[in-house]
Amino acid sequence: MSDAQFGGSRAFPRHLLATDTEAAAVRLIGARLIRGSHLDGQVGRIVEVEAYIGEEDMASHARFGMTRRNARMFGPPGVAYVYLVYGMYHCLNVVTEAEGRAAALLIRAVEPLGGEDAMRAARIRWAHDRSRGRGAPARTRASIRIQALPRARLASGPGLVCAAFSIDRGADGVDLCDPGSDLRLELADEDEPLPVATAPRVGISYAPEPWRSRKWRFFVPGNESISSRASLGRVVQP
DNA sequence: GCAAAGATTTGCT
DNA sequence: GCAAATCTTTGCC
Repeated sequence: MSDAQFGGSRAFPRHLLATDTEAAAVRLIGARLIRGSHLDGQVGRIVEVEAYIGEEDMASHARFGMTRRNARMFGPPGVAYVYLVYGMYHCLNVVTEAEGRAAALLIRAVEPLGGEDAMRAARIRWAHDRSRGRGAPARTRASIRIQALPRARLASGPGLVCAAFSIDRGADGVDLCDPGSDLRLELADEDEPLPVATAPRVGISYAPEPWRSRKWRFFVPGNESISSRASLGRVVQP
């Protein structure tokens, strides 16, 4: 397999993440998320993200100020912020804006372009690790279910992106803009930019207005890989 | 020190 | 459609 098969790509420019997070979100849609080599690694394009902007954003982990967990959000742009949610799922964020300002983009869904088998293997590995103690039948059912998943559904949610790309706390702090990183971003070299729609963020009912209704979820409308909780939103200019 | 909730996903009723 | 699984982080005593 060659780069041409994926339409070509190159290191993701850090400056596209260094200022306005909403603009960065639109830029990140369509970008490649890559684990390992283009040959045997996982390659996908980002089709859904959510923005968490500033300490004033009452839906953000940064709403209580800097803590041990969210410190990465205050760091330099282009770095991975990975956390564990609900005791079992990891979530991958790309830090945005200048160092000292807490902002990040949660990668909610990726459309697999290459390394489909590696993604399935990683998903099965993850399911097996999680089902320890629940017996062999449970593990077998999980394997069968994952093997039967359509390609487009292998990374269609924030927890599933991390399972398919083997991302855990060990990836926290990785520079995603460094071409030498095993986990990294690359800028797509598409003929046409993907359409981008916006909608309120998911799973933040604890947040007061106006944060709850801010249309800070960005996604490719109609794409089969967007998370199951996604719904239609307003189309915006890239 | 302890109780409560969470940027999720799956499986069962 | 709802509850369980599971554990770190946060907030209050």
